[in-house]
Amino acid sequence: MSERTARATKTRKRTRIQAVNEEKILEAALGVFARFGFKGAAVDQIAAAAGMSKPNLLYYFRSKQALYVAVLRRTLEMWLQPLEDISAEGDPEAEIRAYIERKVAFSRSHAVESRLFAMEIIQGAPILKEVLETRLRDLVEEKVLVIRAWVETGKIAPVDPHHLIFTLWASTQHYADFDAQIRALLGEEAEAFYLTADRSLSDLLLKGLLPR
Amino acid sequence: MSERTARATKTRKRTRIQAVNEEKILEAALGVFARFGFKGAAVDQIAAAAGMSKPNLLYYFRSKQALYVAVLRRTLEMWLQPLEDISAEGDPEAEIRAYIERKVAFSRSHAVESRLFAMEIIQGAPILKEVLETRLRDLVEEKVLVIRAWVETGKIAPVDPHHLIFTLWASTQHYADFDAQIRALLGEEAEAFYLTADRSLSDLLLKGLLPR
DNA sequence: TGCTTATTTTTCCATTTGATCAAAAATTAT
DNA sequence: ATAATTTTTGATCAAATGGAAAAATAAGCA
Repeated sequence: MSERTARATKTRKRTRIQAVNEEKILEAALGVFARFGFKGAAVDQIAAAAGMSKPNLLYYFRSKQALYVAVLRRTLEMWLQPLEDISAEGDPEAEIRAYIERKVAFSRSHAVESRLFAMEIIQGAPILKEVLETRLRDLVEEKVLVIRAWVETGKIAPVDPHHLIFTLWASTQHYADFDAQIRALLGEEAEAFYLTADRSLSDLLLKGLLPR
Repeated sequence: MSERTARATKTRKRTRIQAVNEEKILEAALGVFARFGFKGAAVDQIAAAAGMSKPNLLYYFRSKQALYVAVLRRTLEMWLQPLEDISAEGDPEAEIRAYIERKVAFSRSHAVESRLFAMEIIQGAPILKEVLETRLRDLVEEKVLVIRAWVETGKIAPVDPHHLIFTLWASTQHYADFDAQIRALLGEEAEAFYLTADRSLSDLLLKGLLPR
């Protein structure tokens, strides 16, 4: 986050133009990488989407890979946020409902980021692997303890915490990653459908399918 | 499925060599497309993985796109199977447990196919869109009716059928698509974890998180 | 066996790709 | 305004890419 990505490494201050252009590039790169993956994305294409020439883009980011890493790093931060916000103190039902709401909202407002993240993982997480094994791992272990405590105090049914976390990730993320499929199936109704997603999902996961 | 993909379109019989080579190519292409997406995959790379030269591969499949379509078509068939097998007559709990079991098993035994499918959808389903809008749509509507009937007869809790189907897809598919993430988090324990996945997931979705 | 068809390899080509560089243009500082 | 610096561009390159043509080889069958 701190090291200069542009060639202007030696100089101290970040120009306003730098900030604006880097932002435009990152935004454009996000879309292109999410749609075509790392190998499939062309620097030229990203530059065009950012409204500048290819050499100019490479003036701000040394290489295609450097750009990809920068985009991913940002995305990961956003992706982690909802999980970090789960609190051990709160009421389990409320915490889980709130988590699902945050995650579904994220899938809607940052669908492209979500898809980029998914794409990176599907490809074997070549870049993110290290962060997943350290930072995410620690975070998950922390929340596993929270869930385990909920189980042991009888506040929620006896579930494997890892399975629960993965199911939460999967079901919320799905709305972003498989958007094309959902739209193909629902057509016009897709929008209305999304509005009820978090509520439906919360109810399903909390109350289960079997009648009570 | 019926039209010859190789140049030998006019002739009738399929040579033994043809069958063997097409199979090798499709298998190799599956892996490469799943890892790099359509644009990111190189024909040369696929040919090498299939143990033959690029021109020879292009002798069997006219173009990169024709190959991609052939691989996807196959994959879709496999992907659809578990859903087709859901029966309206059976006991809902048993049907859903069986479905989850089939889908998780598929995610394990055909993880690469699952990832290819996910990759295609994330990219906006350029090739599959049409099939999704027709064949898959019909199939889903059919199963929606089944689920709705279960709800109306009080056999399962009142859930939105579409949400249920998507949640089932998401949570089962996750084990294939996000395998890299699961392994990064669980390390050695991943294998053991997978063995309990279908059971854990079934219990969670059927019984819910709240204690009964 | 010879003849036909199927398969494979060699060679080639036009584009596209990621990347570099010097010079020009624009901006900022003095 | 002038000088220093930052930003942008146009030209260019080597490598990789999808694909075509042609030539050589191997099967299959009468």
